[in-house]
Amino acid sequence: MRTVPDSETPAADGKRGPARERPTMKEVAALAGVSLKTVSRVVNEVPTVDPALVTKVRAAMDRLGFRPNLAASNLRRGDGRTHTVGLLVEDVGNPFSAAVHRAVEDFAAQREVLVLSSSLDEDPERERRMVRALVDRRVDGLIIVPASSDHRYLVAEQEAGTAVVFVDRLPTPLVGDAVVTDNREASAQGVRHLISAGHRRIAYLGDTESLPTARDRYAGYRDAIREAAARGCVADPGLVVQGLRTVEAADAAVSELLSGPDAPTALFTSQNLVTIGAVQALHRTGSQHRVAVVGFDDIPMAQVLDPGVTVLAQQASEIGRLAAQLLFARMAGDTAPARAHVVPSRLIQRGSGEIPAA
Amino acid sequence: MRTVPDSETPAADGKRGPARERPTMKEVAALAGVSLKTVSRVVNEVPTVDPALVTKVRAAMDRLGFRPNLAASNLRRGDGRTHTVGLLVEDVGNPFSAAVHRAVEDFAAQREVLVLSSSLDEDPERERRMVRALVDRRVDGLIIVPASSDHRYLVAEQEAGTAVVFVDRLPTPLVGDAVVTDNREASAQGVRHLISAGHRRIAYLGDTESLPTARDRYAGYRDAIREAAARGCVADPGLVVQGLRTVEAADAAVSELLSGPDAPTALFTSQNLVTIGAVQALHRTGSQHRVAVVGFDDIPMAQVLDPGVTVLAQQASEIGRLAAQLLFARMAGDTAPARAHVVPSRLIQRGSGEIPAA
DNA sequence: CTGAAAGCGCTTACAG
DNA sequence: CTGAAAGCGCTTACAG
Repeated sequence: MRTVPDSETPAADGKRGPARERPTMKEVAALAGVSLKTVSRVVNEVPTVDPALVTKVRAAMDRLGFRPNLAASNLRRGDGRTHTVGLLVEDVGNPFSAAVHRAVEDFAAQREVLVLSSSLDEDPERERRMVRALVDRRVDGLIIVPASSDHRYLVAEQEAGTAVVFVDRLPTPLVGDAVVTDNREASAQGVRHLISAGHRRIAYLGDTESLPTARDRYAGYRDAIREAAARGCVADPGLVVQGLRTVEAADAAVSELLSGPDAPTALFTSQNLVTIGAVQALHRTGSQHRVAVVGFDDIPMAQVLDPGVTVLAQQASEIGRLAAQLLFARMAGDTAPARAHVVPSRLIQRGSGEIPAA
Repeated sequence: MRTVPDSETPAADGKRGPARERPTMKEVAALAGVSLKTVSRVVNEVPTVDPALVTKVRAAMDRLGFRPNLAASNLRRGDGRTHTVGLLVEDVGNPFSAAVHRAVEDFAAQREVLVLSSSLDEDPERERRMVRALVDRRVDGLIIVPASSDHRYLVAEQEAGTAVVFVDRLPTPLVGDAVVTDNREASAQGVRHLISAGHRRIAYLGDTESLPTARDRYAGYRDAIREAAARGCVADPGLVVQGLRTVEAADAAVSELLSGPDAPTALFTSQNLVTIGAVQALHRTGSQHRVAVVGFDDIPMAQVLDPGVTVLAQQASEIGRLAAQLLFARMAGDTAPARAHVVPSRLIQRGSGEIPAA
């Protein structure tokens, strides 16, 4: 009995240090006593392999803990699909992005495709860098919530075979399919809802005007106010506050509006942080049962608050699902002209939007 | 002048149909009039290349829209890093998972590493399938919120060089580093907080007992109650309701508890859906200013509600950041024994937990 | 039904 | 400073 290791079995033991490398098909083949090609057939479940060999190969794979290297197989394989798609959102941590992400993942997972995601934080430069990082990994397709305002750089990627679908905002120019919310129409609907409850002095509390979605929502507000001019609706610039990006800013803006001389009797808020800030201000000043609110974007706990908060809820899951569906259709060869798809928001009445004008 | 295309420049034009393939280094080399190897040097920014050649190669790359194939370079490259890590969470759409995800992404992005994520929905079988899918893509490391209860199958992956870190729950056995919340200690702290406000009949409303985290939180509740037995704290089984998984179930359980004979004066709720349901029941029955609540997990709008909801907030971002830090240390060669790291939760007093006993 | 050769897009190791 | 050869782990195309 020898106590010193010898070198009769060169590849059998951890010669290269503690972490032994991943076994290759070649090693599996050697252990099973077949050719590399037969192992490849077993891995790819080619049905014409002798069952006895299949058993031997399977045993060798299990013994070595073999896992095929997908990247290596794709290199020579005809279609070259990585079975991975990229998803660029504003922030994987925020509820809208997270809901879109989950819907995309569900659609992809059913097709054995994984999702490589990244947050852009509204940074156009980061959008370009991440697209490049994803292309270098050869994702089969790309879903992007745009942060930049010029998407011509993506045309080359599409021509090279990477499908691209945009979400939440239209690309400029329209270089690919897009799935967006009905920002303008839904906002108008929300404001009309307040008008029909008798309100005539309706404030608009909105996000930065530089965001296209914010502009569309403001346009919808003005549409509804203008329509009701004959019924006495006031287009008072003093009722419009934009550039609100935080709960605190919205809270302060509402407090100031309500303490002023010609205070509004109703508020239309353009996104969820603004809605939360507005609701907070109303509760703090005890005016939550007197001043009506309709918000764009659903907010958590909206039905637990008293009154419940009436909102236009974007259908984030449906947006994500549709985007994924369009992407996979493109990946499968669909070459129809690019178009924008609008997913309607839903008005959810919970109380705050149904408070009548005093 | 010829009007019919000829074949003098074989690779110059779209011969293979509408979608032209991605250019390779070979094609760039041909266009630039240098060898493949020189293009490789330029791509990898090797400093010793003649500046004139660099310029020519760069021009050829831009003209063809060349993008290196990361998978192909990794194949021969020594370290074989894909610069991609896998993240398996309960549901990318839920707030805890999303916050962990964002923290992991931030840590990874600084190191030019992307995140491939997937939701497990508490399905052990899905955990195994997704680990396999990620290993097949040769991720450099793996962060897992376990859904299964036996993690020995991961030892082979670790030996093959894939770093693994667990989050939120300990692996069984402890086959890798783990980052968990102080479930038991924080729960005890929350219940002690209610006891110090004078409460003696404190209900426990909890999730399914089969979840280890739920068990730990219940243990913390019992610890605190037992400690205060001398001060008259009651360990009444009638005050304990477990198996609550939805807002509705928690709401119903609280309604029933409050309408019973020996109703509690305070509630300890073990996770956010249960807390939301409890708060909803209290508001509906008008007892929100009378019955105290402390919840485990922060809930949205907690400071907007009246009273604000006192909670033990898990530090999801810190958990994600630490998990990523540990993972990258392992990927860099750290071979210290695996250990569990506990991230403390923070007690946030907002009003509901400070209501004194009647 | 099985296997030896060539090749995918790139890097390493080695000459010049 | 530059390039021709061999090789990464696998598949394709072709013989047997």
